[in-house]
Amino acid sequence: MPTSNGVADETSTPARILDAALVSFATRGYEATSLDSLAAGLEVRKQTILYWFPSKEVLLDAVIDRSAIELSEALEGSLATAGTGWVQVEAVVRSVFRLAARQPELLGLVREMGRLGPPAATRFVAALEPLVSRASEFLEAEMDSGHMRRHEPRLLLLAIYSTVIGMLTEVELLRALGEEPTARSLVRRRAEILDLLRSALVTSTA
Amino acid sequence: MPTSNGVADETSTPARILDAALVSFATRGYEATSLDSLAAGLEVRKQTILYWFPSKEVLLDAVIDRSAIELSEALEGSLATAGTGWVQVEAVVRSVFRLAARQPELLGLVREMGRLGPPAATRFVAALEPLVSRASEFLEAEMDSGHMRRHEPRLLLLAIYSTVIGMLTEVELLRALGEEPTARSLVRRRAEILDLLRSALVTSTA
DNA sequence: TTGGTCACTTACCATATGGTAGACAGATCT
DNA sequence: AGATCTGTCTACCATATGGTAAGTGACCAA
Repeated sequence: MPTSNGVADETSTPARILDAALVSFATRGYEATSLDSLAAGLEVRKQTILYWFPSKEVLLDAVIDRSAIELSEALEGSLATAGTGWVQVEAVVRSVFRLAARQPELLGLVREMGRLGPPAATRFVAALEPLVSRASEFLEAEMDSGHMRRHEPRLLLLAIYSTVIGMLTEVELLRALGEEPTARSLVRRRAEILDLLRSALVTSTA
Repeated sequence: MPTSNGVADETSTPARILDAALVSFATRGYEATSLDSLAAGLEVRKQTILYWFPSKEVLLDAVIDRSAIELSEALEGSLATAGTGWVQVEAVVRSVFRLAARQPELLGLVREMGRLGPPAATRFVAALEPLVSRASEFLEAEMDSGHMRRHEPRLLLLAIYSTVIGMLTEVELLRALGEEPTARSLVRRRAEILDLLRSALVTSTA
């Protein structure tokens, strides 16, 4: 009943397990998440988890797959509203921030993926591959048409990705910088990053 | 005898333990690192580790402290060679990349810190606080003098940090983008990021 | 020689973890 | 009604983990 998340409103047990696992994996990390504590949070016995997901690794894979789909849908959606170069980039960044506001765990998981070795990370990246390709091609096209400064598209993508994820998930550092992770701060960070990206990417001042 | 690292050439046991712990914490993560496996790699019994560092957490703290010092020294050094705005930024970025080439684990640890909760992360950030302050003030001064576009200094710092760390540590994503993490690639990434930063920061094209 | 400290070891231990085996209640099917 | 299937639970278990207690040999001062 208490979904606590808001995304998968399903009361179904496997969905609830996935929700809880996503949150815990994203915040405490995969290894640091025990099936027992997960089960306790769900007011369910550990065996119930193992009934739906035969092993912890399978559970991780399931979380990855579901998250990759959600992420893809959200971003593909904002990529679909085709626009001129910068508008498009801005739309994507905004939708990522929207996602971060609604489901911070999702972004946290993305971050965690980079740390988890080849089995998990590979699966995740593979699932997002079409998205990456599309974004990469988009950037290249924009450069060709002169809307954006020329860069190595894939490296540029990595840079943008790193900046956005960092600005969204480096909570500790934020705190140390005197920036409490509030909703207001999120807006400021968004403004800042958009400003930076525009300066870095766009050729002529729009 | 086999220091395997190159930095702390000391053959002293505690130093070797710190070296191994740093590498393992940075690559496999703190929780995923067991004292046993650590000891095995050092051809030493686990108790030897616990003799020098009474608990795993103390070991982590020690690794953090030593790494923070190394990091500070490296960056303070490149900050010391005072120069005009952009030259200064470039020098720092270059020294981070140099550090990444010589001691990738150090950067890996930085990344890991963001994930580890308040006890560890706070300690780390606190140790680097003077560096952060200095960098922040530098940026502000540069903006005041008109050498750089105006931004929120602390957020700008976070953005730069995120980008650099990301470009240096997102190995999986790099691979997925067809960029093998070689030395050659490192140079390309450095060029790319410097290019990006210059576009984003500098007011007049140097 | 002896007593003590240092660096490290062997011997254990309590606990937590992922996972197996099988029971049990309720729903569904025949 | 009886058989079967579904979802969850209780009962265990092997292993790994961080950590304690106590020993051992080398060295060193008195």
